[in-house]
Amino acid sequence: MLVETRPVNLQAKLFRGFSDPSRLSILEVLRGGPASVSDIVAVTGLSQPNASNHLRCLAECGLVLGEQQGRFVRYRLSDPRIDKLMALSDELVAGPARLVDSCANYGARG
Amino acid sequence: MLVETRPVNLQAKLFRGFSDPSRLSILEVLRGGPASVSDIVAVTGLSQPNASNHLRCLAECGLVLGEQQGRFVRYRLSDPRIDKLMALSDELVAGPARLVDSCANYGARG
DNA sequence: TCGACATATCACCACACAATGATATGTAAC
DNA sequence: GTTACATATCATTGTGTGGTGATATGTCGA
Repeated sequence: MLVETRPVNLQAKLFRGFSDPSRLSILEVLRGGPASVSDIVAVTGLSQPNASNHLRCLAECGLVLGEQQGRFVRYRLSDPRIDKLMALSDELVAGPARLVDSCANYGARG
Repeated sequence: MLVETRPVNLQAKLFRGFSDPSRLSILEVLRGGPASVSDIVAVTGLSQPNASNHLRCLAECGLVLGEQQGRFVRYRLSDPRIDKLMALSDELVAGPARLVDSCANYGARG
């Protein structure tokens, strides 16, 4: 853990954007097209503040973009490669060579 | 956060494998070819128990495979798509449309 | 300006998990 | 068996961060 600007740290932050089920649910919604916070809340079942927090996180990480439209904010994926990356991970998780069967926590002390 | 077996949870776990700088460093080493724990320790500067813990995590997540060879254990990436996924994230982080500039923590208050 | 709605921020709690140092297991040479 | 080396596990600590409920900001219509 040396400095903050090592590429490996930036990449870790990028992946952290994807490493939470709530954020993944949001990203899945946005893969289907732009959506407002209330849309996302309705589909995912997340609480409004929770969704808003995760959206801020995703926006700060550069994964999503938000644009005010009237009283709504329309969020969308910032880059088509995000969809590509998620599709690739879909393959890894669900594909023929299935990974992540039992993935215990790092600190599993059992 | 409903059940454990929702695909979104599996995917979150997969990405969690990538979301730590230490694990990313290890994976970067393994992208260059198989390596033993001591190799990884030498290159990354991680402590031996720490490297071993992360390797266990990566192995349990299915991202790496370890094979005993004499007194050493030779670790390698379990699937070429892992390299592909990392290359894609390299692009996202370092490419022309650079992401993750400032990505603060989810819980940043302030 | 006021009320209604959409979104963002705040303060707090609880837990996950990364790092460390010590120690245990395992493997090979003597 | 015993020593030396390679790796794995243990126990502990500290911090990051996800969730919630309350509240603030912002936007529009009347």
